[in-house]
Amino acid sequence: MTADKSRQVQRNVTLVDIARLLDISPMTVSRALNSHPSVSDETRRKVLRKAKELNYRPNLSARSLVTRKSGVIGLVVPDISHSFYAEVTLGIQRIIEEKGYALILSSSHRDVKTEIREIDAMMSGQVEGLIVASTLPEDSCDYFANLQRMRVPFVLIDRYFRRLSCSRLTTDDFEVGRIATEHLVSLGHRNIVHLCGKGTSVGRLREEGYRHALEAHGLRAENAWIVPGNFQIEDSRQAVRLLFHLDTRPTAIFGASDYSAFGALAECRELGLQVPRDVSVIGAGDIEGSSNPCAFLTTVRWEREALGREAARLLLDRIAGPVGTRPATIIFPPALVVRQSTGPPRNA
Amino acid sequence: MTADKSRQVQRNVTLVDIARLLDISPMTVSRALNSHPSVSDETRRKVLRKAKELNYRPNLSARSLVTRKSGVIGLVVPDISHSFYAEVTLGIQRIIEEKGYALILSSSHRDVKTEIREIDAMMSGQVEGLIVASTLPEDSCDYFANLQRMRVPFVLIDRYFRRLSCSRLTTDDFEVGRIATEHLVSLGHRNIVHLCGKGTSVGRLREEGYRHALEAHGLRAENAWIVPGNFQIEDSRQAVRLLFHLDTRPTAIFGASDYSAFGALAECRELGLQVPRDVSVIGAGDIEGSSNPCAFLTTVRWEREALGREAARLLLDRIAGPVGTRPATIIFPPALVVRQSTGPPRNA
DNA sequence: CAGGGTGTTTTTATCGCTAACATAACAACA
DNA sequence: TGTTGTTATGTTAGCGATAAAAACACCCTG
Repeated sequence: MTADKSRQVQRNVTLVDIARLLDISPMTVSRALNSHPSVSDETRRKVLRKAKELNYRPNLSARSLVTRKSGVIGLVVPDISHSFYAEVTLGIQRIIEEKGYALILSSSHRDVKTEIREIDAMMSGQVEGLIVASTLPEDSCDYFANLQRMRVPFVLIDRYFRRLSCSRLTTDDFEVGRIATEHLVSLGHRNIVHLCGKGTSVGRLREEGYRHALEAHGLRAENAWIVPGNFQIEDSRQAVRLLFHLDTRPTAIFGASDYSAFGALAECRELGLQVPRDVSVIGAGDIEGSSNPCAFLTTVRWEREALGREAARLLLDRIAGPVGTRPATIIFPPALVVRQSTGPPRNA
Repeated sequence: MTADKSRQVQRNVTLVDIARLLDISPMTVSRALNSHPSVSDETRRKVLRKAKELNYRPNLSARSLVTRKSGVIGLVVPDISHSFYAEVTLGIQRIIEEKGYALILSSSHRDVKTEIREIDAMMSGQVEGLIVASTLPEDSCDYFANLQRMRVPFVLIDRYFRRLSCSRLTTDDFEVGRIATEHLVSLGHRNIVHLCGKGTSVGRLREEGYRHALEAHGLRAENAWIVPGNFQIEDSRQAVRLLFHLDTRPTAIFGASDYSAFGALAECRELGLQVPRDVSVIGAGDIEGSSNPCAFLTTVRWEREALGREAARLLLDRIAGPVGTRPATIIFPPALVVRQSTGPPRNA
């Protein structure tokens, strides 16, 4: 049948096609396209022209099969719709696109199994390195210890594991907690609630910072006033609702994240409490919702895009450099941002 | 040298390793791992056990080289740190991870060249399909027409090209403009400024909706009151600053996006104007900064995560299905969200 | 003109996996 | 008994690129 030819399946242009048309070897074409030095200018020109003419695109699967470099790095975050991670992601992209890398993104939805599944999937020869904001509980770092043993370059961001020595980029979460609490204390507050977050280093350290600030001022950190907010609006709302049924009412609330603070604000409004007249509220993170011109949440902030950029730089160094490089720790210092949700307590 | 063996480079476990150890053919191993029906239960068990024992991970580059399926889809957005795109991204991820696909993400930073470069990079056999929120000007759709000719499955989100027939998911931007303006008119406003955005279908249609709503009430759309805000806080701020030097001052402002509205709010505060007493402000998009419990921006909103989910579904259908499928258009209807930034004009 | 660079090109041999076809073993049936 | 079908496995031949080594130019030099 003469129709066979027209019926054949769509096939992409390959090196070999170019080689055949120019009557040279595929290897020469490969060299020309990769700007290898030992190709004559004339040949290179011919190849480039033909490649453009045919709209040639290299097959990256084939390339990475032999070079063992995929040109892809992986990023795993708990939730890309969280503006903190979205901004970090932007920072990462800025750097890696400069170096010609691509980014595979995955959200774990704060689920441990999903996180491990996604990382595993990425590891199947697909990524050269990983940036992870892990959801794993702080004491179960075996998984990452294993990655380390397998010589997979990775860096942790936002949170880390106490028992694991690896590269990480975070803020100083102890300081975050301390600064926020210090601010409230310095305004005159004595009864300060903390909406804490369990599981990760972030929550633990912010709580420690909170305790430290209180004790530094001779105040006791009451366990009853450290309640779980889980970094979420809804959980924090509920926690606050219960709190205001107590006899001694708090005059200030420190949310482990801005979302916790939002939950507190929402519940205060519900309870008819005015902020900051009746209750002061402070968060941490300065997410988009807090930083826009009409917001009024006092909070603690630190660099996000820069964190992403540095994470990418660090990872790329690790990928390029020798395997045994010592882990690096980069800390982004937090700073207080005073807005309208905090003020002196009523009786002060 | 007997040390040769220990010095050899780290090599991953392959199918062949498993095959050799079990003394069966690599093909059988491949079949067992891919749950192909014609493999005996016993063999399958042995293979799976050994694979687990050796911590085998398939090399996806090799697989996709032969199957011509990468299991990756690409997403290009103007800016991942914009919460609209971040939420859409989350929706996309939800669906594609269900189907075992991975997501390559890229931000064009609103730069046309970057966008084309990134799409081109993704096309190198790396992605099976694309979801794009394009930055290209509305009348230059040749690039996508070309993609279409090359049979690359793609869907457009958020914006589209008038002269290009392809699958797209957007809100009804004409309605967005109409609803917002209608709200202001119905409150009694007559002098309504529009902070417009040029270039894309989004800006054009919202402006048309604005004009339509005015004319429907016998009001004229003054060109002097349609000023460029470029969807950005800063640009909008400047535009508003100039406006309030005019003799006839506007009593309301419709920002083509929430960011425009934030710019307006910021400048109003600067000028000592109270919102909504002196000026009403309405935005569009209901981004995180507007929707948090302490925000007060009246705006127009539509589904974002759902948009992402549907975009992913549509794309996956296209990838799986026959090539010639007709383009689909999915519209997410906008709805008014009244908060505290709008009210009747002073003299009303 | 043999011998030795230098620069360019070709040859050969994978990378790890799977589609497509071939084969073997055994049961079912006329 | 020979034919056919079924099930489980093996063999062959790439996918599209590149690394490594071999081959071929050419020019220079003694």
